[in-house]
Amino acid sequence: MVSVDHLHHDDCTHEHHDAKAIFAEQGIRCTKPRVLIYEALCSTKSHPTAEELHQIVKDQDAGISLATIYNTLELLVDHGLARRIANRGQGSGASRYDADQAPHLHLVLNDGRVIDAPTNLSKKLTDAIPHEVLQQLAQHAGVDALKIEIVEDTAAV
Amino acid sequence: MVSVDHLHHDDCTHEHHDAKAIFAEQGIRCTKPRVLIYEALCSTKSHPTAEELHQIVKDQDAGISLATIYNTLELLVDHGLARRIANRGQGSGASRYDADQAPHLHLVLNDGRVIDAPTNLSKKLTDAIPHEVLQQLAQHAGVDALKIEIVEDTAAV
DNA sequence: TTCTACATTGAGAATGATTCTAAACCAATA
DNA sequence: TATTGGTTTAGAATCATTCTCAATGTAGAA
Ligand SMILES: [Mn+2]
Ligand SMILES: [Mn+2]
Ligand SMILES: [Zn+2]
Ligand SMILES: [Zn+2]
Repeated sequence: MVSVDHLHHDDCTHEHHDAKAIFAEQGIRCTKPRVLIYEALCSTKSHPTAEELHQIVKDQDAGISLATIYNTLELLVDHGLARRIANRGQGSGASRYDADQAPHLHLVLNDGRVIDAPTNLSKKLTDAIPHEVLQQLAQHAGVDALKIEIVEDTAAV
Repeated sequence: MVSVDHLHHDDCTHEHHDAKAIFAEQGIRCTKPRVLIYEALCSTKSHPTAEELHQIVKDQDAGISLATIYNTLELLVDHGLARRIANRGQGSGASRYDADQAPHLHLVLNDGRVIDAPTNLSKKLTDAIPHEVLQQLAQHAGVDALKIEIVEDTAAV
C-alpha cells in the first residue's frame, strides 16, 4: 500500500484516487491545486471546512490560495465528486465537505461538527422513509427531489 | 375579531397572542420591540428572515434596530417560542424564523425559501421514522436528541 | 407613585465565511 | 512550441450575524 503522505510531482502517474482520470472523465482540467485538494478531501473522514483543507494542502504547496480551495470545492460539488454540508449552529459557521461516495447519512451537530452515521443505522433510517411521500412533497415544493437530513434537536422540553 | 394591524400602546391589555402573558410565563421582560417582533412573527406563515422582520416592524416603530431583531429572535428561540431554520443554499444566506407551534415539517429549498409541509404528508413522514434508530444515533453522536429535516436534493444524476 | 438596580436597546464597528476582481499563469490541443 | 481560454492568486468586497457600550426602559421595592 502506498503512503498517502508522499509529495506529488509533475510526473506522478499513480494518483491514489485516480484524480487525473476522474477529472478527465468529468471534462475538467487537471491542475496541481485541484489534485492536492481532492486527494486531501478523499483521504479523510473528518468532513473538513475550506479553511481546514487550506491548512492541509499548504503543507504541500505553500502558495495555494484559500480562494482556490473554495473554487475547487464548488467545482467538485457541481460534478458530484463531493458533498457540501451547510452549518446549522449559531452565527455563520463554515460549511463542511465530504468526498466519500458511499451512500451514508450525516449527523449534523449544533457545535458545527458533522459525523458519519454508522452504516447499519444509516440504512435502517433510509429504508424506513416512504419514497412516495418525499416525491409528493417535492412536487408540492416544485423541485426535482428532496432528501432527509439528521440534525441535532435543541428543543426546550 | 380584532384587527392584527392596530397600534399597541402602553395600556393595551388584549395582546393577540398574549405576548405579555407568554413573556411573563417565560420570565423575560415585556418590551415594545419584543412584542412587535413576536407578534409580527406570529402573524405570518412565510418564515421571514431577520431583515424581513425588520422591514415589517419598522412600520410600527421606525427606530427599531436590526440588532434588536437578532437579539429578540435568539431570545425567542432559546425559550422555545420560535424555531430557527438555517439557510442551506450557496454562500451565506439568511436564516429564517417561525413561531408556529403546531408540529410540522419544513421543506428547505436551495434558493433560500422555506415552506410548510402539508399536514397529512408531514404526519406520514414523521410517523414513518423509527424513533429508536434516532435514539441510537443521538447516543452515537453524544447529544440529547436528533431530528429529521427535509432539504432540496441537488444530486447530479 | 417614585426610586433604583439592572436588563435592554440602538448605531455603528467588528467578525467570519464566502465571493468577486483582474492580472499573471498554465493546461490542453494542434 | 505557439496559441487560447481556463485557472490561480492576493486582496477587496459582500453579506449575515455578533459585539460594544452609552443611553434608555422595565420591574419591583419603598
Ligand atoms: Mn461522511
Ligand atoms: Mn412553518
Ligand atoms: Zn502519487
Ligand atoms: Zn392590542
